[in-house]
Amino acid sequence: MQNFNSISVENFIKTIYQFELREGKDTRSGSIAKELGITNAAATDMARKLASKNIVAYQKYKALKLTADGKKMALHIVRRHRLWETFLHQVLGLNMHEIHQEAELLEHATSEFLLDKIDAFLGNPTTDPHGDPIPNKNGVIEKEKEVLTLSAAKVGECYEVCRLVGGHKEFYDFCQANKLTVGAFISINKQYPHTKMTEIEIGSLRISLHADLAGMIYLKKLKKSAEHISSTSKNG
Amino acid sequence: MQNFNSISVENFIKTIYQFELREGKDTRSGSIAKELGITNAAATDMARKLASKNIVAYQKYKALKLTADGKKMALHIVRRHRLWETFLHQVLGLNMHEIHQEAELLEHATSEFLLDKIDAFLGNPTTDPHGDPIPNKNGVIEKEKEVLTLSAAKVGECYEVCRLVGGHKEFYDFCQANKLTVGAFISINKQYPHTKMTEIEIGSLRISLHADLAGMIYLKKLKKSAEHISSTSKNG
DNA sequence: TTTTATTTTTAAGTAAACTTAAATTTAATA
DNA sequence: TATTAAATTTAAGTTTACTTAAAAATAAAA
Repeated sequence: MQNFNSISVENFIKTIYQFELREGKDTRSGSIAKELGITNAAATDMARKLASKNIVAYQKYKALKLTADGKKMALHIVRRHRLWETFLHQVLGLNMHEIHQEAELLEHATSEFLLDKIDAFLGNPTTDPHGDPIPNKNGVIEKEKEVLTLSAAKVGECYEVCRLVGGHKEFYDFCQANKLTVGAFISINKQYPHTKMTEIEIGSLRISLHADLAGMIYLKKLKKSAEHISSTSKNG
Repeated sequence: MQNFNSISVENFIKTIYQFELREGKDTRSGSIAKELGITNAAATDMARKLASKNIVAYQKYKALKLTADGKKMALHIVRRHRLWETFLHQVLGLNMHEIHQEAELLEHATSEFLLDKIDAFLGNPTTDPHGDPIPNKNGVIEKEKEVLTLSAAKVGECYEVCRLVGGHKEFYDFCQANKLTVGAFISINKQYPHTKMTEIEIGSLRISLHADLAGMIYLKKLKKSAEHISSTSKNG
C-alpha cells in the first residue's frame, strides 16, 4: 500500500483515528480542525472530500468516523510514524521528546520499501518507545494486554512499565532519570490516596510519584515475584 | 537554515544547481521543466517567482542561474540528499541503485536538527556512496582533487576510485561484484584505444571494461606504488 | 419552551503549483 | 535574408488546501 495521499489528507485521517481511540475525544470536524490548526470550514471540506472516496463516514453535523478503508489507511500511517520514532530513538539516539516531531515529517516521505528495511533493521518491533503498538505490514495491531495506570496499581504487586503517555521533555527526562522506561519492572510499595502519591520500587531505587505523573505511566501486571524480577529487567 | 520552501521549490533549485555543474547541460526553463516532469509554462512561472525572491537570476528567454542565495539553498538541499544516501547505504544496507529514489523523498522532510544527528552518526562524511561531495553545515564543499575517468587513465599508474557516475542497477551491480566501490584502489594494466577497452587490476582480480562503463568510473591518481596499495584498500 | 450561544456548514475567495493553448521570441535552415 | 522550426512566454483555467464571513443547525441556558 503506497502513499497516494497528500500530507494534509494523511494527517486528517491519522487524527480521526487517534481521536476515535481516546474516549472522551469527540471526532466532529471542529475537534479535528483544532488539532490540525486549520479552520472548521477546511475540515468540513476535507470530510466531504474523503467521504466521497469512502474513507470517512460523514453525516452533516455528526462526528466523523473512519470507514474500514479509512482505518486501514490510518493504521499504515501510524505504522510509519511509530517505526520512525523507534528508529530515531534506538538508532540515532534522539530523546523521547524529540522523536515525535521528526517522525511527523518523515512518516509522509517514506516508501513501503524503505519502511520494510527500517522494520527489519529494528527486528520487527511491536511497540514504539512510548509503548504504543506498531501495526504490522497488514495494518494489524497485536491485541494489547490489559493495562492500568501507576496511580491505580495495587500495593505489593509487580508490574512492567508498558506505556509512557506524556509528550513533554520534563516528563520524559524524569522517567529516564529514574529508569522508568517501557519494559522496566517495578513494584508498588505504598499508595497514599489523600495526597495522591504512589511509592514504587524500581531496582534499588525507591521513588514517590504524584498522580499527575503516575497517571501518565501505564503498567501491566506480572505473575513473577518482585525479587525475581528486579534482577531481570529488560532495561538493566 | 530551516526549510521554508515547498518540495516543488526545493526540487527546482536543486535541478538548476545540478545542471549548472554539468557542462553541456543548458539551464533554460525548458531543460529544467523536462527534468522535473512539468511543462515549460510551469517552469517559467517558477523561474519568475524565484527571481522575485532573489533566488534565481532570470531574464526572458535566457538560461536560468542561481544567485548566491539560491546556490546556498541548493547546497543545503544537496547536503540533505547526500547525507541520506550515505545513511541509507551504510546503515540500512540499501543498494546503490535504491538510495537516490528514497533520498529524493526524505530530503524534503528532514529538519536541520535531525540532519545534524545523521551527520554525526556517520562521522561527518565528506562524500556520499557515489563519491559525490557532501556540503558541510555551512553549505561549503571541500575543494575536490583532480579526477579523470577510467578510460583516460594511464597504463602502469595507480588510482583510487572516487566516483561512480551511473544510476542504473546493472552498473552498480557490476561495480559491486568487481569490488569497484568508492575508495577502492586499482592499477591500469592496458589501454586498447581501438576497441575502447581498459584492462585494470583490482586486488587479485583482472578485469576489462569498455569505455561505456569506464567513462562512468572516476579516479584520482595515487603517489604510492601498486604493490603497497593493493593490500591497504579501504574496501578490503 | 424560548432565547442565546456555540458549532457546523455553505459560499466566496486566495495562493501554490500546476495544465492547455495561443502568442511571441529565438534559433535553424533553405 | 527570408522562411520555417523550435523553444519560451503569456493568458486563461484547474486542483488542492486552505481562508474569511455569512447562514444554518445544534446545544445550552434562562
